Amino acid sequence: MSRILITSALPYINGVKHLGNLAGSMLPADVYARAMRLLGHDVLYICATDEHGTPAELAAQDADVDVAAYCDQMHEAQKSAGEDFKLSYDYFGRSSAPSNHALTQDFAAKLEEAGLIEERVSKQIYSNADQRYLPDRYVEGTCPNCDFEGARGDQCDNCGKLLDPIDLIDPYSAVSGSKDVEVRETRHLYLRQSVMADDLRKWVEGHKADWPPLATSIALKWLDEGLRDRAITRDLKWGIPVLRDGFEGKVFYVWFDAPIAYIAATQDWASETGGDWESWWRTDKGADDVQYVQFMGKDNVAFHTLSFPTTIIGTNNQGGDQYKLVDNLKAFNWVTWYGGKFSTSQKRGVFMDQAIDIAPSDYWRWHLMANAPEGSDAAFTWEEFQNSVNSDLANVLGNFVNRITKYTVGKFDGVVPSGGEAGEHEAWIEQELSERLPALIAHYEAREFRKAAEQTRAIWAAGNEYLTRSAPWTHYKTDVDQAAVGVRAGLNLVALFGIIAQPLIPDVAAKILDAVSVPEGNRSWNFGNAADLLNALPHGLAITPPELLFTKIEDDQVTEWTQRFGGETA
RNA sequence: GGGUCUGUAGCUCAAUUGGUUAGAGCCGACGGUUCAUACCCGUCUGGUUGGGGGUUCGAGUCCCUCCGGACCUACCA
Repeated sequence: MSRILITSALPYINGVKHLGNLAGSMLPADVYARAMRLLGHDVLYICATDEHGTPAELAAQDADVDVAAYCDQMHEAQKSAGEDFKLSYDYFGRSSAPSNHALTQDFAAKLEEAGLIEERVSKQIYSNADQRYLPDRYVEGTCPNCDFEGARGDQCDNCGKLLDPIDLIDPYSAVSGSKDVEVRETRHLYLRQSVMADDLRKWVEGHKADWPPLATSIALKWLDEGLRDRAITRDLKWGIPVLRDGFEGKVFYVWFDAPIAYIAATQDWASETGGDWESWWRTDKGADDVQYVQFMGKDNVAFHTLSFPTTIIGTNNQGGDQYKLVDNLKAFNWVTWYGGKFSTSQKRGVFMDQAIDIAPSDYWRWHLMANAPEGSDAAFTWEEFQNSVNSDLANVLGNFVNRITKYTVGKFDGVVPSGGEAGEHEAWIEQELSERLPALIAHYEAREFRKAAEQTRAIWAAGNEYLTRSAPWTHYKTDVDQAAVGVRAGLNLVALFGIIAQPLIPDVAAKILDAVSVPEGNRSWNFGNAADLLNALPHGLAITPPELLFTKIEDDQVTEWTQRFGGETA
C-alpha cells in the first residue's frame, strides 16, 4: 500500500467550469483517486476554488455583488457541480481561506529570509474611471507598430507583435472603455526565480522519463530562455495582504497563493477530519513516502514546474520546514468545441451545470475519459457523445447486464445456479481476464485514461463474446447443468464488470453491484485468479435485474442540443 | 516574430520510441444468433501516414522545407 496525494488544478472562481476544465484536471484526478483507492492505496485528493485576481473582482462587479459574497456563491456553485459529477474530493477548499492567508504569508516570509524576494518599481496603467490598475490584457489602444486600433496591452491581434501596455497610443480601459487612464509607478515584490534556475533545471531534467513531454518541454523551454524574476504582488483589494511596510493595499498575485492553497486546503481538511496534514506535505514530518501527483491543463504547466517549485525549493533550502515537491505531473491538452475553444468568459461550449441537466454524470465521465485530451487536443461533438453512451455503455455493458440477469430470473429462479463444470468457454474468458485485468490496472497506474477506458470496454465486450460462445440458452434445452455453468459465469462477470467500472461510472457501477448483491467490502480490486472470479458469487444468491441502466440518446436529442449549444460556436 | 506540440481509414484515436504486411472502436456492407433496451457475435470494405525532399539496409517515427491546427510567450488565470 502506498500513500498517494492527488491535487487537481484549482478551478477559477469566475463561473461554473466547462467540460474542458472538467476533462483536463478535476475528472481525471477523480478517476485516478478512485482507482488507487480500489487498489488499496491510502489516497488524499485535494482541490479548491481559486478565488483571487482581477477577473474575480470584475465578475463580482458584473454580478453587482461584493467580491467576497460573489466568491461565497460561486464556491458553493462549483462545489455542488463537483458533487453532481461525483468528484470524490477528500476536501474541496478555498484559496481565500484563512489557512491560505497565513500559509502564503509564511512562505513569503521564508522566501524573504532566503533572499529570494526583492522590491522593484514598475510602470503600470491606472484607470481613474475604474479606480484600479489594469493588467496588460485589460488595456487596449492603438498598436504603435501597425496602427491597429484594437490592440491589447500584451499583444497586438493584428500584427502579432508583443507589446508593453504603456507603449499603446491612445490607451483605454477594456473594462469600462474609459480613456481616463495614466501611467503610474508602483512598487512590487518579485520572486527571484532566476537564481533558482539551476536547481529547477536539475529537478525537471530528473523527471524527463516519468513526466509527459508536454510538461518537461514547456518547463525546459522557459529555463532555456533564461528564467525571469516574476512579480508576485498586485495592486488589488481582494486577495492575501502583503505584510510589509509600504505594501498596504497590495495583495499577493493569484498564481503565488493558488498552489499554496493545495497545502492550506489540506490543513483545512485536517482540522475538519482530525487528519494529519503534515504527514502528507512535510518531508521532515513523515511525508517522505508520499507519492504526490498533480493533474492540470497545459496552460498550468509553467506555474507548476517553475514558480511553485521555486516557492517550495527556496523555502526548503532555508533548512527549516521541508515541503514535498510534485512527483508525478499529468498534463492534458484541451477539449475543443467544434473547432474552437471552450471559453468561460465567452460562455462558449457546455458547462457543468448544463451538462448535468442533459445527461447523468456517468455518461459524461465515460465519454470525457474515453476521449481524454491526452496526446493532443480532443474534439467534442454531440455525435461522438451519443455514440459513446449508446454503443459503449448501453449496448455493450447495459445490455450484457440486462440479458444475463433477465435470463437468470426467467430460467433459474433468479438465483446464482449450482451445477456443471467449467469447460473450454470458461477457459477462454479466464485467459482473456488474466491478460486484460493486469493491463487495466497498469493503465490506471500510468494515468493513461483513454487506454484504461478502452481496456474496460474490451473486458465488457469479452463478456458478450463469452455468452455467445457458451450460449446457455441453447444448452438449456438439453443439459441444464451445462447452461448453469454459463449463467453462473455470466452473473460473476456482471459483478466483475461493475467492480472495474467504478472509477469511471461510479453510479451505474453501484447499481450493478447492488443488483448482484456484492457487499460493499467486496468491491475493491483484489483480483485473484480468473477461475475464482467466475465463481465468486455464492450459489443460491438471489439477484435482481437492475432498472434500465442507461437511457439511449436519441437522434432528435442530438439535433436539439446541437441547436441549443452549437449556435454559440461563432 | 520566437518556442513547444500536432496532422495517420468517412469520424475519434493507436502503433513496444528506427524494425515484418500501419492497427482498434465507431460508421457502412454482409452473415449468424434469439437470452437481451433490435441488442450481441462474426466476416468484410476502407490508408501514397498533410505536400515535397533527404538520412538509413529499413522512416508514420529522425533531418530540411512548405501547408494547416493548437498552446505558451512571463500583469488573464
